[in-house]
Amino acid sequence: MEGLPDEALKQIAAYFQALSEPTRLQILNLLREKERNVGELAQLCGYTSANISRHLTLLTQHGLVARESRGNSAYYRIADASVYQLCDLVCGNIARQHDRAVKGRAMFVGTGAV
Amino acid sequence: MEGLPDEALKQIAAYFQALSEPTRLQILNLLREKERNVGELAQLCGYTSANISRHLTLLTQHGLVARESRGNSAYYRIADASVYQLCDLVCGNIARQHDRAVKGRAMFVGTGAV
DNA sequence: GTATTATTTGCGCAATTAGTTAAATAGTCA
DNA sequence: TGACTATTTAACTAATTGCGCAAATAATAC
Repeated sequence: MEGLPDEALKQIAAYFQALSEPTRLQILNLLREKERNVGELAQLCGYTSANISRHLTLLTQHGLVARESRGNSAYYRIADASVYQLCDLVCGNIARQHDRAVKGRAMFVGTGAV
Repeated sequence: MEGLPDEALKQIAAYFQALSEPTRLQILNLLREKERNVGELAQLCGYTSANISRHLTLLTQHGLVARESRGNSAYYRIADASVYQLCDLVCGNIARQHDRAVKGRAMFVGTGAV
């Protein structure tokens, strides 16, 4: 990621943006177990099928999930398992961030400053 | 990332969102080389200092960069180098995605379908 | 103190986005 | 064919966001 041109930055940003929405992460999380159709995902997420369908379209466009039409349903499955690696990394970063925050506040405990 | 609660998904999404903006990625890219102050970053990015300052605040809140006040300037540096790992992973995924797209289209080359 | 420079913040605007409902499309079955 | 179900798309709303301008804040120098 040294001297990346504008266009590359845009694409990377767009990829991150696909992952920047709790509902989409929930979908990816549910698909971790097994493939599911739109209706199932909608019910599990607690949103309308229309909404979930659009999220799935976006995830498909970024190559994160794959669509397979079977009967009159559309089944989606994970297409790029490395998403979970990304999430693991992020979880680690968030955890470290929390640790730092806690340790930072610990310095003031009992001083009346907090 | 198995049975993540809603709150965790929100935090992960927020972290990805911090990385979902080309200008912020450009900032991180520039800070890869060395620390810089707000004015420098603003000039290099081609935006106002106000705008860059806000991006830096957000990046700081997520623990991605660290701020150090020196003189009457504010110097920022990378606080969590694992961002670059994330970006490398994403770059790989995008590249694979492109490969697939190219190979997919290749099937139709010369058929008049494309 | 004032002047100067750097950064941050308040405000408004334009563009984007997640969500809804309703209509359009696609597939199955009688 | 028509009825039924599942998915996608259109249209709309409310909320968010990136940006610039201008004012406020902070730090240095005189």
